[in-house]
Amino acid sequence: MPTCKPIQRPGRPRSNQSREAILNSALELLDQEGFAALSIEAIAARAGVGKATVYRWWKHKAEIVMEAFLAKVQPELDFPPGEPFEDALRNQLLRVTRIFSSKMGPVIGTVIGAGQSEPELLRDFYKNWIEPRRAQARKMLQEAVDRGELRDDIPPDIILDLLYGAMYFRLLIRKDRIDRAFAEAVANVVMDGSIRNQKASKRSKVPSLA
Amino acid sequence: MPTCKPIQRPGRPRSNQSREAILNSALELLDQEGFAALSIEAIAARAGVGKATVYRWWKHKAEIVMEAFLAKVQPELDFPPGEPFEDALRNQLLRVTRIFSSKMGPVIGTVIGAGQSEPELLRDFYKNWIEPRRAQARKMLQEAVDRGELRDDIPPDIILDLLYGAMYFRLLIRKDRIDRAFAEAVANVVMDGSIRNQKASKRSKVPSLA
Amino acid sequence: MPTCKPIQRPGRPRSNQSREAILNSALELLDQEGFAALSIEAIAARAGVGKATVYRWWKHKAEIVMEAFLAKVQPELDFPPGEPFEDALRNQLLRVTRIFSSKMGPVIGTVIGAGQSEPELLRDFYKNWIEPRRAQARKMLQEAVDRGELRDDIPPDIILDLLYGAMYFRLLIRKDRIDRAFAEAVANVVMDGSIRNQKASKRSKVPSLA
Amino acid sequence: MPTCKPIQRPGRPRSNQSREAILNSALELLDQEGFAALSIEAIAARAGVGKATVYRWWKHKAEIVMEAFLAKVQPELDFPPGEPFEDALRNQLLRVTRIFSSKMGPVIGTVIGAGQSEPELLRDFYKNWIEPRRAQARKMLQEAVDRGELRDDIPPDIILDLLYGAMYFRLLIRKDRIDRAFAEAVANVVMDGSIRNQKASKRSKVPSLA
DNA sequence: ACGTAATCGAGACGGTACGTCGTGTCTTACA
DNA sequence: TGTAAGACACGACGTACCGTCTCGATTACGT
Repeated sequence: MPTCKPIQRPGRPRSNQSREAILNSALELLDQEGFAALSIEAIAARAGVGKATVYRWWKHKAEIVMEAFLAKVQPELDFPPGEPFEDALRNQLLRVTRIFSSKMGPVIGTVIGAGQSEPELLRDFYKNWIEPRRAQARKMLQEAVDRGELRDDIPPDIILDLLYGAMYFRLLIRKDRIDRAFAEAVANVVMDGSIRNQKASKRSKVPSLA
Repeated sequence: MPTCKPIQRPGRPRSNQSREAILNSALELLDQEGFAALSIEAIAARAGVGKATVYRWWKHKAEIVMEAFLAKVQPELDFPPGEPFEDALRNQLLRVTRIFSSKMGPVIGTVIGAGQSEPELLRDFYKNWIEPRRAQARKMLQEAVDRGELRDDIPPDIILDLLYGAMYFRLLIRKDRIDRAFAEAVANVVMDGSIRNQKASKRSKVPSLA
Repeated sequence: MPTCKPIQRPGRPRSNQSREAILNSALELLDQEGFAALSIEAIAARAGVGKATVYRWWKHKAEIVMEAFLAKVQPELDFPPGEPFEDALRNQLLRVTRIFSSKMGPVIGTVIGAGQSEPELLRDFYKNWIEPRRAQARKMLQEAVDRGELRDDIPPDIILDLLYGAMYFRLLIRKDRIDRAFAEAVANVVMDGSIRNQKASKRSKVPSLA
Repeated sequence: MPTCKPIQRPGRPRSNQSREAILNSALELLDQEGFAALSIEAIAARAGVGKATVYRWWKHKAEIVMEAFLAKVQPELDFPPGEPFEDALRNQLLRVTRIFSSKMGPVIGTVIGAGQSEPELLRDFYKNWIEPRRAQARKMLQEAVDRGELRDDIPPDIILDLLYGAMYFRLLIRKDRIDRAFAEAVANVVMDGSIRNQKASKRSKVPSLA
């Protein structure tokens, strides 16, 4: 019978209150000042915590931001099971639309922006935020190809790059509206370009765009 | 009849030699050390220039990088005239492919990344780098719609968001290969999803993808 | 018959208007900001003059200040002739009292203060401001010694160091009131300590001090 | 019963080693280069210390110089007790003579010079360096007045302004020798001008001056 | 009247030091 | 042992002046 997980090591245990204070002040400072003006000094001060405590548990400020960000958005992550793949993708795109146009949108921009000069941050972001759902979607698309519903000369990854690429392009570069109409138009074009039997496309459902 | 633009303002004129030295050292340091480790102090030192000279003409290090970048790639900017729109877009996509996979790729990432916390910079980047060609492409697409060659329920801007979005998604977020095969697959899906008479698509030209 | 002094050299002659503008702005900035915050840049700007014009005619900012200061106070310089030496000294001391307690007092402090780290400035100040009257006073004292009115074991310079030293001590270090009462008390002590026949002292004229 | 002064404040205590290194390099650079060419940057570099550490504890370079100066000369500060007031003053004047003509003389000039544009610095200098001994001397003089040994129409402060004024005048303005002969001549004149019964003066002890 | 020549304003230039801020490390006392 | 406080060496920041330089414009003089 093994001793249970939290083996009490000698000395004072880690203060969970400090951990949460740090994550919260990181997020607050992030959307108040942006990533550039985000300093470990300021995080520690606002959290009422010694700098050493921050450095003991996180290597970079990017790690803190990542942990804080994921704690906020993790719940909405998964595809609900059982939908036909096209509906699943369209619905997922709409969920992303909602997040991008919420106040988390700029935070995502900030993190990706910072990630351009800190590879480790970007990798973490990709691994923890993008890849999990992408893996599910990739699997669904592959199954559709296998069932003969999708063209077999287009790798699923390219479909996904198109769908999400358009969204991120608007979020990061064009800084333009990301709404239901946009998501549906994107889905229409990609689906029509990908589906084997073009008549199967649900394009007709969205007759007009604003 | 002399052009009157270069009306000589009073005082010593700007040294073009310094300007070029600064842009060059910025680019050199950028791909040696990365954007994070790029300091204005170092740029000035390497260029053999006073810091004040840098600050006199540029607000941020990102502005320097952008100007250096544009000076390098500006020439390849335009669509050659006279091609059918589909060829023109495909070729343009290939030209972008070449730039993104060159050592200018990370530079673009850097500028967009910095632009996430400096709206003015991003706006300049968009205006000077993206919009000019996008305007040409938009016009071509609109003409194709008018001629009845493209679906009229998809605004040209969405086509372009799809095409370029996929490219930038790979450049900025997935950090994945951006090559001819990728560009062609992207073009195939989008064209097939956009062209009115599907038989017109040139998809058959690229029968297989790695 | 020699050509007179201002041999007109070829080229544009020096602008006297600029010269005066520079001296004036130097003095103004001096008592507004003090010597430390006095920059050639600011002098030139306030005078509406190019920096090069300043550098062409003066080596240091101290030179400018000196020229400007002397132009202001030069007139009050001399001992009036014909007074008995004791009256002459006492009156001169009162004249200095008046200058020290005017708004020129702090300017003098400023110049001497700056002179502590710029020997050339102090030397100019001494030569142009202090020494001329001191020479007259020294001569008067020596004549009094020769006439047997003053002790012959005290060099005149020491008398003068005592008289003026006390004044400058208050001006520079104690920052205390410098008024008629102070000047007279100083004169009394020094005269009584210096005069051969002590009964000759005019001490009794000033029976009480505030 | 422990003294309670050094109540240990939280955080790392101030490094006395850094403090001393800074004071030493300040003094060294001061007499190598002079006050004008003395930069905080250089002090920090020579002391092997971060600039921030200097700025944390001192406002101006003059403050550093003053603290260094006081640390050097503090020990010689006090009047030895039990001497007759005239001897005490004469001996004290000789001690000052020695300091003024040492390499500390210019340092004093430096601090007073800087103090002309920074009142706070001058006040500190006065309070810490001049006033303590002056208070002792003032008391002695007042007692001599009360005993009827000194004239009662001359406030002690004026005696002291004369004695020290002459010394500082030579130090700051005339930049002339400050030696035993000068000090004794000064003392003679002032004593003879101040003592009630003139025969009590020790003037005769110094019959001739160079 | 017309070149020659020095001075003028303006202001950019390569530099140096400024005083501030944030980094990541350290040294305390306390919990 | 973990924590808050905070001092430390370091290095870049962005600013202010330094003294020098190049401009075009101005103003005299000697042709």
